[in-house]
Amino acid sequence: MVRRKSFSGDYCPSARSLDVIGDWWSLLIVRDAFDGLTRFGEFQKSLGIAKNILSQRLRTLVERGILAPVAPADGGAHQEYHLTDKGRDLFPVMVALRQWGERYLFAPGEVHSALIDRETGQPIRLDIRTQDGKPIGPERALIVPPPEAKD
Amino acid sequence: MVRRKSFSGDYCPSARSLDVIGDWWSLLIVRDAFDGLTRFGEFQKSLGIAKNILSQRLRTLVERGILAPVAPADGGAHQEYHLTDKGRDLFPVMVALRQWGERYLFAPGEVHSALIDRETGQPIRLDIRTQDGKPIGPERALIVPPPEAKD
DNA sequence: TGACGACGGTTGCATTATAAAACCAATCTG
DNA sequence: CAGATTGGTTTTATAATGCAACCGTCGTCA
Repeated sequence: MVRRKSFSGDYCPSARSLDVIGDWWSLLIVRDAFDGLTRFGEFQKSLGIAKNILSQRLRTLVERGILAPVAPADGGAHQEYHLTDKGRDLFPVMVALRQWGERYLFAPGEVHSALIDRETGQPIRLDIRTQDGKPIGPERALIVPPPEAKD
Repeated sequence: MVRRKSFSGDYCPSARSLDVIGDWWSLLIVRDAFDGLTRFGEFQKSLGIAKNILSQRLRTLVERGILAPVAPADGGAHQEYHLTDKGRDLFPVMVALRQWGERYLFAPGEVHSALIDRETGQPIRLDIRTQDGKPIGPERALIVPPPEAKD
């Protein structure tokens, strides 16, 4: 592949985000972390990912501040990987992906896991609003480049 | 790579979504499509993507119903690629990625493009709520597997 | 009308990322 | 203390990516 292209210098925040978490596995690992998994073996079993790839991904996720290596509470010798605040803030991305997938990638009546509020049991949704709380659709959105640069 | 792993049979909607749009370029192309780009050459220039890869990505995005090939309004001979409804519904994913990137991937004071409501000029945000509209954080979210299956 | 360039790709080739499997040291378990 | 489990690292293969060269079809302009 002669070096994968990087967008770390791009002025579009979406592009930079994809640069950081846009590869095949990272978001799946993050999803499992949201689901409470913390250990190497747990991720490996859940995802069926090759161990070398998992090892490398965990390393870069730690480097990038999305996961943090912590010692287990029970004093064990193994390593645990926990979401940082930065990682936890990926939650809306996960929800958005999930919502889209639920809508378009499942046959009618096909079962899938669901996301609910653990206190009220209600389904969780996410929507787009202007700063003052008015919901809007994509057609009203406009990307404006920064003053002195191309997006 | 001996065949990239697929999650099309997974019961987690996020996993299926990533299976469909989780590769390096697809979401970038979709982002550009949101930005109004429609032609092969426009995508190519904007992304700096290799032409063979772009060609292949456009094809799979069309196959998957995210883009649709349409004849240009001016009667020209070239092909245009427009977002379908399915593609347009990826908007929340884009906004989520953007919001995260703005927060974590830019130095303080560094300029970036912004997303605004084209009618009021207000910045656009997205947030997570229960079905009855109460905003909540990730800590209250719970993934529940479908009745008869493992997630 | 005919040469020329732009557009929209496709084809080969070099290189890298990924997957599978084997291997290994350190723990944990019985 | 023996054996299994955990958490990885090599090694080796194959597929995905990027680059550059090539090609047919239009539009254009002399």
